[in-house]
Amino acid sequence: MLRGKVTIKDIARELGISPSTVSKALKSHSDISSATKKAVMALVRKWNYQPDPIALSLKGGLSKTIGVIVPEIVHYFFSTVISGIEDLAYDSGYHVMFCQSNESWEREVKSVDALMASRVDGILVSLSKTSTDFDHFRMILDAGVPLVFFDRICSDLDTDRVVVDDEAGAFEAVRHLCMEGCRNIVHLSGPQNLNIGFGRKEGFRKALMEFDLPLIGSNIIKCDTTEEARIVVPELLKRKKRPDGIFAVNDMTAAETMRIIKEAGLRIPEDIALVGFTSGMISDLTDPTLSSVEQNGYEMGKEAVRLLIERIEKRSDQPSQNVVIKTRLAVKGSSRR
Amino acid sequence: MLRGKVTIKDIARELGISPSTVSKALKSHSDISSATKKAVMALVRKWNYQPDPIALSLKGGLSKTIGVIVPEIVHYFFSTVISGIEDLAYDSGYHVMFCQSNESWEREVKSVDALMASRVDGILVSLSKTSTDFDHFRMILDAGVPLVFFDRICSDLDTDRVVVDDEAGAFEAVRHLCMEGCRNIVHLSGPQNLNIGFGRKEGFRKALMEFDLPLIGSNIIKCDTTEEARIVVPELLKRKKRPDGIFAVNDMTAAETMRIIKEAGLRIPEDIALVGFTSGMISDLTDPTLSSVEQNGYEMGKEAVRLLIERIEKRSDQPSQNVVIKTRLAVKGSSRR
DNA sequence: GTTTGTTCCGCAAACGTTTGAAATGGTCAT
DNA sequence: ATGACCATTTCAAACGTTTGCGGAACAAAC
Repeated sequence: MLRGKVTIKDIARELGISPSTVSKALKSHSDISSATKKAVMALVRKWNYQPDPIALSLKGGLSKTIGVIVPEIVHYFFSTVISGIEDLAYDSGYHVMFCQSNESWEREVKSVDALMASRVDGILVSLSKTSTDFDHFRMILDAGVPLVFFDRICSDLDTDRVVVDDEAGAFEAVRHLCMEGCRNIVHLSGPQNLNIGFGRKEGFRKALMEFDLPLIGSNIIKCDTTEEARIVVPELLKRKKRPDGIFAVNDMTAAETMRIIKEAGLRIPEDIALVGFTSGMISDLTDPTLSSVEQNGYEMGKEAVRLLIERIEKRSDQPSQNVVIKTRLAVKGSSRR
Repeated sequence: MLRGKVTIKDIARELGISPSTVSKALKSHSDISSATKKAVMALVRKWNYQPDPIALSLKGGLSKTIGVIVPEIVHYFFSTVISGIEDLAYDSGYHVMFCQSNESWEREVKSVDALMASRVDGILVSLSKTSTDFDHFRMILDAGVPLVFFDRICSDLDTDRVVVDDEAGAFEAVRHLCMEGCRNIVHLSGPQNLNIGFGRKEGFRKALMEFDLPLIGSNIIKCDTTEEARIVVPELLKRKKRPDGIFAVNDMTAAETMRIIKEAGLRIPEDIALVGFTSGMISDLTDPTLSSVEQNGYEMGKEAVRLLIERIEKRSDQPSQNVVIKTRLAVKGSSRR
C-alpha cells in the first residue's frame, strides 16, 4: 500500500476478474453486470483506489495541467491574478504549473520550453518587460497548444487575450484630476512596447483633450519603478511651472512619488494631487491614502483560465476572443481636494 | 509534427532501426555502435525530439514535480518564499505545482488530495491558520511521500522543517524598543496554535525579562489582522497607562495600528514606538517608515526545496532536519527616537 | 437441432519509454 | 565443420489505463 498505489490490477486480482472488467465497471459500462459493479465499487472504496493520472495522460494525450508564466509572483497584482487562476483551474479539475520570468526574456523562453516539455494542455502568459521577440510563443501555437495572454499581451500574435481597460481607467483617473482643478498634469508612464504602458498614456492624452488642456511632451515621462522615481520626481518639483497633478502608471511608483513630494515639504493633495494604477494593499497604507485605478486581478485570472479551458476542451476554431476587465477608480486621500 | 510529438518510434522508423536501439543510443549505452549513435543524435536534433515526461513518469514512478500548499499567495512573504521555491526547483529540474488553502482546513485537505492524486514526488506546506487536525498530512507520510513544512510548521509531525527564528527576531525587536526607552510595551500577537505566534510571544516575554520589566497579561493581545486592529488598538489608546511601545506580529497589523495612532493625534515614535514583523514592501510605504523584523522568504523557499529534494532523491532515513533562517531587525522611522 | 440474440466478460493493442535477455551475424580458433 | 566469442541489434515485458472486438454461456425462437 506504500505510495498509495492501488491499481486496477490489484482490484482485478483480488476479485478474480480481469483489469478491463474493472475499468469498465468503474465507468459503469453497460457491458458489466450490476453484481460485478457493486463488488468493484466496494473494493475501490475499501482500498481507496484512485486512478493514476499519469497513465491517464499517456493514454489520452491530455495532462490536465496548465502552465502559467508571469513576470514575477512577488507583486500584488500578479499574485491576485494567480489566485484567480488557481481557484478556477482547480474547480475545473486542472492543475497549475507555474514559472516566473523575472522580467527576463531568456528566462521566459526557458519557461516556455519547460512547460512544453512537460506537455501542459495550455499556457497562460503575461509578457516580460524585456520581450520584443516572440518566436517562443509562435512555437507554442505551431505545436497546437492553446495560448492565452493576460494583462501584458502580445499584439503580434493572434490569440485569446484578457486585458484591463487601461485606456478607460487612465482616462477616468486623469479626468478626475482635472475635475479636482489640476491644470498641469504629469504622467509617469510605462514602457510603450507593452500594451499597458501605451493604453494608459492614451487615456491620459484623451482626458487632457476633453478638458482642452495642452498635451506637453515633457509632461509624459518614462518612470515606472521606485528607482526611476527617485531620479525623475525631484526634477519635476524644481520646474518653474510645477505640476499640480501626477498620474503614475503603477502604485509603487506613485507611493515613492508621494514620499518624495512630502519630503520636499509639499502637501498632498493640496499642492499636488496624485493618482496611481493597480491598487491593492498599497493604496491604504500610505499617508494620505492613495487614489488609484483598481484592476480586478482575481477576475482577470478567472477569465484567462476560462478562455484557455474553452480552447483546450472545445478545440474550437472560433476567432480569437478579447476580454476586457473593467477598472474602477478608487478616489482616496491623495487626490480629493 | 503537431503537438511537437516526435517519439522514439518516429526516429526508429525513419532510421530503419528499433525503438530500443534509439533509446539506448540516446543514453549512449555501450551496446550501441558509434555510427548508429551519430545517426540517432543527428535526427534527434533535426526533429527536436524531446522525451515525453509522462511516459518517463509512468515507467520510473517519479514525476519530477513537487507540490506546494500555502495559505495564500496574495501575501508578500509567501510570494517571496514561492519565488525561492520556484527558482531552485527549476534549477534542479523539478516542476512546481501549486495550491492555496485560503486559510481553510477543508481546502487544505482538498489540496493534499489533489497533489497526491497527481503523484507529486514531494510536498511543501505552510499550515493554514485553522488547521488543528493533521490526518491529511499523516496520509502523505504513510504513502511514503516526503513532506517538508516551512514557516508555519506542524509540531505534531516528525518531518523536515524550515522556520524563521521567530523567538530571536521578536526578542531583538522588543529589546530594541526597550533600549529606545519604552517601558510599557504591548504585543499584538498571532494565534498560539501556530509556532510563529507562539515563538514571537516568547521572544517578547524574554526581552521583557532581560530588562526586568513586568510581564502584564493584558499587554499580550490576540490581534493579527487589520480588522482586529481597528477594534483592539483604539481600546489600547484609551488606557490610563497608555502603551509607549507596540510590537505587532505582522506588518499589515502594524501598518493599520500606525494609521489609528496617527488618527488619534499621537506621534510615532515619540509617543508610541512601533515595530512589525515580516517586512517587505509595506515597511517603506508608511509614514514614518515601519521598523520590522525582516524574514528572508526567498532563502526559506530555497532551503525548503533543498531539504525536500534531498529526501526525494536520497530517500534517506536520516533523522528530520530543522533549518532555521536568521532574521534581521530593520530599524526605521517608527521606532528610532 | 440449428440459428439468433443477450448478457457478461476477457483478450490484446495502444499510449512512449526503458531494460534485461535473447537473437543475429560475423570472426576466429579448434 | 563445429563451437566459442564478440559486437551489435532486436524482442518482449513492464508501468496503469482504456476500448473495440471476439467469445462463452445461456435462453428463446424457428
